[in-house]
Amino acid sequence: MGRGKIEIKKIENSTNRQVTYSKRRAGIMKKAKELTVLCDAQVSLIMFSNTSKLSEFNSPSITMKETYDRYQQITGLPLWQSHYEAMQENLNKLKERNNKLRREIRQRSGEDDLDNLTIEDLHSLEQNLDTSLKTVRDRKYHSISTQTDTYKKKMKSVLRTHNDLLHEIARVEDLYARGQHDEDYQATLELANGASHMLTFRLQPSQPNLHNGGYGPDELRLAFE
Amino acid sequence: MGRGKIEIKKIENSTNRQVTYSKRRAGIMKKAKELTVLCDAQVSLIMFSNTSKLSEFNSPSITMKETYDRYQQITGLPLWQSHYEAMQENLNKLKERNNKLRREIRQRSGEDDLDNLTIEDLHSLEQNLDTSLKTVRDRKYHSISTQTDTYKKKMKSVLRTHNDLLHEIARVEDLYARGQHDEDYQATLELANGASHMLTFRLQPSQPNLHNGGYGPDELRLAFE
DNA sequence: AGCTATTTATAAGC
DNA sequence: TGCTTATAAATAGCT
Repeated sequence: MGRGKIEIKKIENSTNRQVTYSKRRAGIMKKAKELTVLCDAQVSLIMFSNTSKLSEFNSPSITMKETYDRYQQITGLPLWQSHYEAMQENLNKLKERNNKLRREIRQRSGEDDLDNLTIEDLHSLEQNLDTSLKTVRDRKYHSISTQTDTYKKKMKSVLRTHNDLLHEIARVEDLYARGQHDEDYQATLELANGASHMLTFRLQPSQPNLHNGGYGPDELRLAFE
Repeated sequence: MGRGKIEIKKIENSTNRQVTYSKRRAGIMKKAKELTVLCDAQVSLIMFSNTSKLSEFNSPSITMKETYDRYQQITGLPLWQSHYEAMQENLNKLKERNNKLRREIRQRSGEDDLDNLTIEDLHSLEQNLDTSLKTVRDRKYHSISTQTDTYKKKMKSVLRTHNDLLHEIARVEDLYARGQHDEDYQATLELANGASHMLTFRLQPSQPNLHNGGYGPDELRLAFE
């Protein structure tokens, strides 16, 4: 149909080929539309030009995916289904693994029914739990001990500072008693008196031991049970 | 193009519509082929008739899926991608959950690093493990006790049967000693003698206690540790 | 499914 | 690309 008949084989002239593609593409699109309307059919037409340009026609009210799904349903062919199924399989494996893990935890917690375990299984589980318990207990004691040490050191430091302060105050009071009324000493004394009262009040329960410079470990133990 | 011009709207006459579909389907297929050859293009054409009959054309050396993938690549549209992504997300969630479960097991087993647990956590874990250990231990004892009982009962039954047999043999031997030579008794005697030897040999280690009808529990205890 | 009058599509040219 | 036109192709209506 045209000024001359053409042979159906690749058009070698690139420009000519491009022109023919445009014209025939429009033609086939029109045909697709007409088929859709006239015969109440569903048509999906995808074209990639020589230069990878995409053109498509889809019958109204149907998406690409629906067409492909329908295609798969009718032909039974996989298309993308293989991907999908592989993932599904993966998912199921993970779920199963997950359930096993949960079950193991329940068993280790004694929450799960233990009836289906043999005596050997129970024995092994028991020893396993026993070992774990020891590990955790050791770890706990170690942690408590570490923390207690930290508190001891802090306490020691505070007490040392306090002792130093008391000595300083005693020294200043001594100077005052000897009648030295230098202004600087006076100021220091007032400050020291204030601090002395405050510290005395705050640390009263520990005072009996304050001057012997030592303290028993019992007084500093931090208990957790 | 035809004897008369037609309006592009659904053909109401069903037969007519079917005929037109066939003719035009052939036409559009031909056009698709021509486009493929003339312009070196890739064409994918899917048609579902009014009656859901599938027809398709694909340019040579390209599959449905390739067209589909290429379509997605160019348009960037999701199509089945949404499914895919939802599954992927699900998969990742499961993996994460899985890892948490494994970690919990490791912690319960003392295999995992316990340094990042607070003393409170350790304490709670310890009590939890202690309870679990008690549960499992109880269960083990219960299981052992049940199984031991079963063996005891079986043993009792075997011993009772054995005793009965010995008595029967003794009775038959007694009859024989009194000189009663009835043929039936003779046969029974031979059988009994054979059995007697066999049983005596088999159960020899237990014989000393066989006639006192009792047995200490020590002899039947089945130990597992 | 064939036929054919007629409509449509389009090759070539601008 | 777009328009024009001569001509090839497609096909509607009929059998």
